[in-house]
Amino acid sequence: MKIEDIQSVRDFNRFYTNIIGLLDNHILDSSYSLPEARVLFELNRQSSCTAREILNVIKIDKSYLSRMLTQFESSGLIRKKTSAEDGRAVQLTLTPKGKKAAYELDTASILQIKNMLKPISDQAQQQLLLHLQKIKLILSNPLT
Amino acid sequence: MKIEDIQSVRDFNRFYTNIIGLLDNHILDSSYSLPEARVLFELNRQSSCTAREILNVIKIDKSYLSRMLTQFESSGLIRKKTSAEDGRAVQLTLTPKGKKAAYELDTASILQIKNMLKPISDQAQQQLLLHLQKIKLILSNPLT
DNA sequence: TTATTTAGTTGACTTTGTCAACTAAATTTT
DNA sequence: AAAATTTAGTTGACAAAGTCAACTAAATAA
Repeated sequence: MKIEDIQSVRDFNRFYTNIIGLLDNHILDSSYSLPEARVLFELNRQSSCTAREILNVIKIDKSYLSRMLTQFESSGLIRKKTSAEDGRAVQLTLTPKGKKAAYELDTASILQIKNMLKPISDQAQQQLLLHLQKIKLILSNPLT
Repeated sequence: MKIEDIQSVRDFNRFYTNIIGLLDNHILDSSYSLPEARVLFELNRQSSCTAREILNVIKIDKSYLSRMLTQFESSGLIRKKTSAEDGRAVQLTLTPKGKKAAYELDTASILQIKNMLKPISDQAQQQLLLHLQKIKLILSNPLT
């Protein structure tokens, strides 16, 4: 492992952080903040989940999330219901309004990626996808 | 461009954002915040630069940066000096203390990357680097 | 059954980031 | 060259994001 290799990883990280930052900022033009969007996105993946499950995926402060969920409820995006199995936990489900919001965020995000890929030739796009997949694979299963 | 392709880009972005987030959080254990660390890093790349040059690279609010630089000065990390060529601009240079701080952040960051790469076989590491480079290339020169 | 852990909430913050209005120097327009 | 515009940076006044510690109540372990 040479020092230049480390530097090129760092360089890539800077580069990619910028790209993602640009994408995120555009989505932020919507009425939801980035953390709100992330949580809505997670709520939309699971049909019903608890705050804990969201925390396991997103890694934000639980008090922060708690307040966010309270606000989501009062603005009619989710419903909260004490879990039948675990009296401490709260089951969270998107209302139709919440689903609509999640759907719109999703659409905006897809559009962003589309725009990002638009100037790239089909061939290069396929290459890109391959590289992304490989990277994820290497980083998630380091032992191969 | 199929919808699954878009989804796999999004999936990669989520994945990689998490990784970078973890790295950043570790560096944040130092006495500097993430934005402070970024600015120190930039100051360290150029031997002397203006606030504007930093803004071109980092894209944060100028008032935010201005305050940060004031604070850097009063804590002895940088020196500010009105530019000879442009009376509006301020030349920023790291003091020895500032260089030391930048150096320590750099070291911490390098260590983080090292740890991230450690569990990966040499061969896979080389693959990884290749993929990162290719991605950067495709995204920065879309027309090839 | 007492002790510990876990899910979530609440209060009281700090940090991070934004917006608009401003000064002063530089540049462009007329 | 004088007036108008742009650019670099600062400041005030906030809003958003995120953190920390103390708490309740349910679940689990000793």
